[in-house]
Amino acid sequence: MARTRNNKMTTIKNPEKYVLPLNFYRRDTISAARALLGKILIKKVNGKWAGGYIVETEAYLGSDDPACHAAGGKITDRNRVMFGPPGLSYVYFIYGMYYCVNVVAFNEENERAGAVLIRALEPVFDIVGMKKRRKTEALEELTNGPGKLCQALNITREDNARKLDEGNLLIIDLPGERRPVIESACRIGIRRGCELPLRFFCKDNPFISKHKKG
DNA sequence: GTACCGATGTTCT
DNA sequence: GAACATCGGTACC
Repeated sequence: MARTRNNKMTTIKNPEKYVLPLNFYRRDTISAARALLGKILIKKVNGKWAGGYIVETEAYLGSDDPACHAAGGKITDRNRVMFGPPGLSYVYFIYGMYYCVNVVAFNEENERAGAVLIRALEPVFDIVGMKKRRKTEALEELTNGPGKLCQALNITREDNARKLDEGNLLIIDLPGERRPVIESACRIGIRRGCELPLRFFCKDNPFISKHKKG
């Protein structure tokens, strides 16, 4: 079975009840990147919860990772949240028109500054709204890329540095979900730090991002 | 299917 | 200036 989804819910009433505690993210970044697969990212947009299952992530390891925005350990206005406590969102603007959303992970002594990039979702909640915001009717094109899923969920710079266990942007874990089979490969779209397999995704899931090489 | 290419604004050198 | 954790389009095989 390729898909992560294991129930027939299309709306969700009290997601706060199922949020992952911020302690969940207090682990090394690779472990967090793997553990987030099969969890659900949602945002409340126009009164409705939109989102779906996380099916692809990438680990950015912090100060020692040349591809990480925290490389070198220098704190800037953009990367500041990565040096704070785990469980907060890190949203940045890229290529002049897109946003990408990360989750800040393990952060020993505020030095390592790791984060997990959410690269793709399996769309489940508020499909109608996501189609409208993405300007397409194709289900498989709604959230199969980091820029696309932010557009579908209306994630912008206003969602930066938010705690993911409260508010309008949440990561939840519904009871009774099966554990996905995880595969790994090299990260996408970066020039430095391509050696290690730090991209993780659900095996055979049809909503993985498109890319040239893996 | 693969291969470029332009859009567009912020960040960094 | 150049690079950028992207995407949608066009051209061609």
